[in-house]
This record gives sequence, C-alpha cells and structure tokens, in this order.
Amino acid sequence: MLTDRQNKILKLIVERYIKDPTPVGSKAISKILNCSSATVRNEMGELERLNLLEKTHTSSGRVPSETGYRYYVDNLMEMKKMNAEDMLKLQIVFKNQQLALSDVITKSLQVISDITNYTTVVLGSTSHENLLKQIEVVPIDDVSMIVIIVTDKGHVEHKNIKLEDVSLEEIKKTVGLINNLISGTPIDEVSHKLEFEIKPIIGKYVKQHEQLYNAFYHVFTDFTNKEVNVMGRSKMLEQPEFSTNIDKIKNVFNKLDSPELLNNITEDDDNNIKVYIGNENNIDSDVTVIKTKFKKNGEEGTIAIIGPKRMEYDRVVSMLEYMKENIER
Amino acid sequence: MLTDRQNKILKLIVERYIKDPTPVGSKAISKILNCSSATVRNEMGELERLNLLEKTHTSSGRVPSETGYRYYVDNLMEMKKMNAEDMLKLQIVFKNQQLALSDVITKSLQVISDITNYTTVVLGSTSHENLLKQIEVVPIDDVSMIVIIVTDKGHVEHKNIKLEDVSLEEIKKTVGLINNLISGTPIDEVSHKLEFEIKPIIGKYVKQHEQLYNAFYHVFTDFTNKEVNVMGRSKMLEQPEFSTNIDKIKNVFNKLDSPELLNNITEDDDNNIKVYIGNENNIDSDVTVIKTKFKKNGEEGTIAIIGPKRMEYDRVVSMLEYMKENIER
DNA sequence: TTTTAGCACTTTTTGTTGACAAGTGCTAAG
DNA sequence: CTTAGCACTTGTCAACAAAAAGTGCTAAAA
Repeated sequence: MLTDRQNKILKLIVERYIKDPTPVGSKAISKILNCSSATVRNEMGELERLNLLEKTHTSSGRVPSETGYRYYVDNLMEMKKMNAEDMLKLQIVFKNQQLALSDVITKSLQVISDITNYTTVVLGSTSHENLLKQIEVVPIDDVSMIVIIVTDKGHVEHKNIKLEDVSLEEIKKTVGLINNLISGTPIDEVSHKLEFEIKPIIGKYVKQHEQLYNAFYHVFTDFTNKEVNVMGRSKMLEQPEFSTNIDKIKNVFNKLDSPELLNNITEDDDNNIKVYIGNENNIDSDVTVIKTKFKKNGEEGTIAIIGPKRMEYDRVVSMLEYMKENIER
Repeated sequence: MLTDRQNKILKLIVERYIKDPTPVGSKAISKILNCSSATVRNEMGELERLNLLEKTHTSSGRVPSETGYRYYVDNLMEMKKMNAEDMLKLQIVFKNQQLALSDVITKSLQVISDITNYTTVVLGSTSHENLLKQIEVVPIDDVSMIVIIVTDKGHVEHKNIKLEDVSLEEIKKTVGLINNLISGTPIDEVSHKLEFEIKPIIGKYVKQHEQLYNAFYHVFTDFTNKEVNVMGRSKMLEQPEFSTNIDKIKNVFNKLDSPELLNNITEDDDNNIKVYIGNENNIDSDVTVIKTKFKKNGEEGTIAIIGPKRMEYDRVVSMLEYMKENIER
C-alpha cells in the first residue's frame, strides 16, 4: 500500500505527464508539495522500485509506467463532471430526432474524435434478439430478384438472388409460407427452421424446390451485418508519441484497417466502461483503448476511443458514460 | 520537341527514380547509353531548362519534375501487358460469381492495394438512371415503420419513419397509390411527382395527409446512397517520400477521411482512365491519382489509386484497364 | 559541330568534439 | 525523517571537419 504522499506524487506525475509529454523531475513536484526535491527524489525512487514510474535514461525525470497508469486509473483518478462545452457539442447530436440510432452513434463519435484528438471506433452488429418480422421479394428481371428481410426491431437487410426456371408464382408461394410459418423466429434460427419446416412443404408443392430452398437458405445464413466504422484516424498523428515514430503509426493503422480489430476489442464481455492500457489491449503497446458495449433496439455494439497511454482518462470516461446513457435511453 | 536521346534519357531517369527514389546522376545514365557522363550532363541541363527535370540541390543528381512525369506519361510510357501474377490475383475475385458488383469492386481494389502498396478508393453512387420499381412498408410498432424503396436496377434503400395518428389502412392506401402511379419514374424525380400527383389525391382521401406526405417526401429526397470506401490507408506510410514527413501524411489522411474527397476526385466527367500528377489533383501536391469512372447496372462510381508521384504508372494503368473491362462486362 | 576528359566547386552526409542543461543518487548534516 | 550539497550521467545542440556524390565549365579531341 502506498503512503498518502506517494499517492499524491504519483497522481501529480501522471496528470502532469498527460498534459505535457516530457519526463517529470523532482523539482517541479517539490514546488507543489512544499518539500525539498530530495524528499521527492526518495519517494520517486520508491515508486520506481514498485514499477509505477520509469526513467527514460539514467538521469532523466520520471514517466508513468504501464502499471503506473493502471494504478492511477484504478485508485487515483477523480471522476470529473463532463466539461460543459464538450457536453453541448454532444447534445446537438443527441437532440437531433431525425437521426437513426447508428447515425447518432457515428456522429457523436465523430464529435468526440474532433474535440479530443483521439481516434474513435464503433463496431455494430445486429443482435440475436432480432426476430424475423417479414420478408419481401421484388423481381427485377427474368432471373434476378431482391429478397428483403425485416426484423421486429426494424433492422433491414437485402440480398440479390438469381433463380432460373422458377416461376414468380412459386416464389410468392414460398415467401408466403415463410411469412406465415416462421415469422417471429430469432434471426439466427431461421435457416434451421427453413430446413425442417419449409423445405418439406415446398418439396411437395414447388417444382424447383431445391434451387429455391438454397437461395433462401443462403440469404439467412449470410445475415450478419457487422459494421466497422473508424473515425479520426489522422488524429493519431497529432499525438507526439506517434508523430515521431512511423513504425508505431504503421502498426496502429494496420490494425485499424483490418477487421481483426473487431475481435480484438470485443474479446471480453463486460458491459461497463473499461480501460485497456498498453499491453492490455491488442492494438499496440503504446495506446490505450477505452471501450464500452451498448445495446438498444436489437442493435448491439462496441464503441471505443483509442489514444496514447497518456490519454485524458477522466475526460474520455465521462464522455463515454454520457454517451452510453444517452444511447440506451 | 525533344531529340531521341533526350527522350531516352528522360525515360531512363523517370523509370530509375520510380524504382529507387534517389536523384539520378549523369554517370549512371552514361553507362547505359554508352556515352560519357559529360554528354549526359549537357542533355540533363537542357532537360532541366525545359522544366522536365529538377535538382534537389545545386550539386545533386536529377529528379523528374511534375511536368517531367506528365511528359513521361503522355509520350514515353510504354503500355505493358499486365503482370501474370497480378492478373491471377485479380481473377480470383472476378471469377467469384457469388459476389455482388460493389463487393467485387471493393475486394479487387483491396487486392490492388495489397500488391502495389498504394491506397485505393472507390466512390460509388446510385445513378440517375434508376427508376422507382416498388416501395414497401413494414410496420414495426404503433408509431414506427420501415419504408423500403427498390429501383428497377435492383438498388434497395430503406428508412425508418415515425407517424402518429395515421392508420395502417391509410398508409397502405398511399403506398398502393405510389406503386400504381409513379412506379417507373426516375428516382430523382419522384419527390416532384409525389407533390403534384400523389399529394392532391391523398389530400382528399386520407385524414392525416400532410404528415403522411411529408414522411414519404423525405424518404425520397434523402435517397442518396453515396458510398466512400478507402482501402490500404497505411500503404501511404510505406512510401519513402511520406514516411519521413508527418505533415504530408496528415494532409493526405485528412483528405482521405473527409467526404470532400468525393467532390475533388470526381471533378471532371471523363470516362477514361486519367492520371492526375501532383498539383493536377486536389489531394496533395506530392501524390498522383489515377482514376476511372465505371457504370454498370445503374450503379456508377469512380475508382482511384493514390500513390506517390513516382508511382508505377504503367502497372497501375494496366490494372485499372483490366478492372474496368471486367466490371463493365 | 559534337563529344569528352579534367578540374574546381557545392552540397549533403557523417562523425567528432565540447559545452550546457536537466536531473539523478548518495552522503552527511539538520 | 528531511534536506542541502555535490559528483555523476545522459541528452541536446552547435560547430567543425572530412568524405562522397555530382555538377558546370573549359579546352581539347573526334
């Protein structure tokens, strides 16, 4: 357990370093604490032994270590109320009744990226709670048609299919069957029901039943709708720890460009706001990811804010809290 | 007009510089041309006076100028057949019958970005040639419903609308009217027809006609579907002219992040493959954009490849040609 | 008239050196 | 337990020197 003074010193160093990314020396801290720099040096040495601080070279000031940031976030950080100016900017988005949920999220993350200079990510997907509401078929020409699927939560997806030698009549019949028999089924169980409830029936009534069944089967197994949206990539370049290190940037950008990102961030299933510092995340050892999950109207997803390890934790967390509240309400 | 030898020297310098981005000296060229370096120096001096070559400093080798690249592309570049290996990789995408057009384009541009190390962009939009085929309405709950619009070219769009105090009956009536009366209308004329052909009728028959009309009116005026897709952003960092200059990267990435890009690239209406070198494009004076438009099945769009000015012009052009051919077939 | 050998000159790159600033750890005294 | 003082370390910056690459120009050769 750290002493009061050690906590105070660690907190000061972290917060100072977040404001200005240069190592913090004992003198600066001693002024604030009204004690000599030698005293502070002793404490700093102790904090370094505890792996909470680091030096960039033998005679440099101290910099928070990864565990230092962790300790700060877990024990020292004070939750601020959200900055009034920040809140105003976000409210403009939330108050806009015209926007669909996913647009609200995207737009507000765009705002957050703009005002914080961090990169933001939204990973959305249609949850398993969606039930099949209705399907529609619109013929386009002799062979191709559009199948439209609507869920009870208002999610819509469509697919182009090609069917030769199947009459419109028979397609309509099949669509009618599906709407009557398996409407209300969870979306990821539809293909199963299709096989055991629809296939046997159309097998009798419909000529090209095999082809028809296959087409619909694929429409539902392809129902995924994973959306990845990254905003403010170039903000990463504003951060001094990256703007001098092209290799770091390359790595981060590669991660942001590849859909693996999705798996990586979503690894755990916690619904709260969580902070992943450095090696705790799968993006890069020099970034921090702050993320939370949300769920609303059958859409669920993850929103994440990515910045340097010295990101403004309190500010970002309070913003995410505010967003989460507003989304789920 | 340049002499044969001047053409030869310029071509050699451009191609050498494309392979290896270091200024080219007279000695290297003299070896290839079997003449003395002094002779080459004289010619180089002349080419510099003509603004086709530049020096990075008084005693450096020569580098192609912007007009030098332009001259190379217009007069010296030989069209190669596409590399067999490159072609194979693209064919895998094109041969996949499962994929929808937009997926084919996205995937093949992903491949091109991978193998060339350039950034690729696709700007898609639904063309004005689309005619309204059919609209459908699926009610979700008491107040909200989904309106689905399908065009004759198979383009689908949907929108969530909220209507209070309007009965399902009346909505269905209106939808029926629209499908009967203005199906077949070019998509961007629908809202006009809605006003002059539908509004007067529902004004008589439907109670909440104002609200209902407004809802549908918005659905059609919002019908835009502009899609921007950037692939391989981080490839930009592989190019030596950028990897040492953060400000350049910032500028390029900002352009890639903002939808203005769309207007900028699409500025002219040429359907051929066009090359925009340096200041000829609106991205950055240090990049070249090679782009072409395509049109297929009522979708139209632009595909563009963005790289340094010393990009492999012949390779990229042949790839784009091949793509264009395959898309439009 | 064109080509080329030769040479003086420029600029970039690389390495060295020295001075200075910032900050540490340790010791010994308060 | 705190602190003043001091020796020591490291990074940064500027100045300088030497080497490398390449040019332009002149005068001779073809």
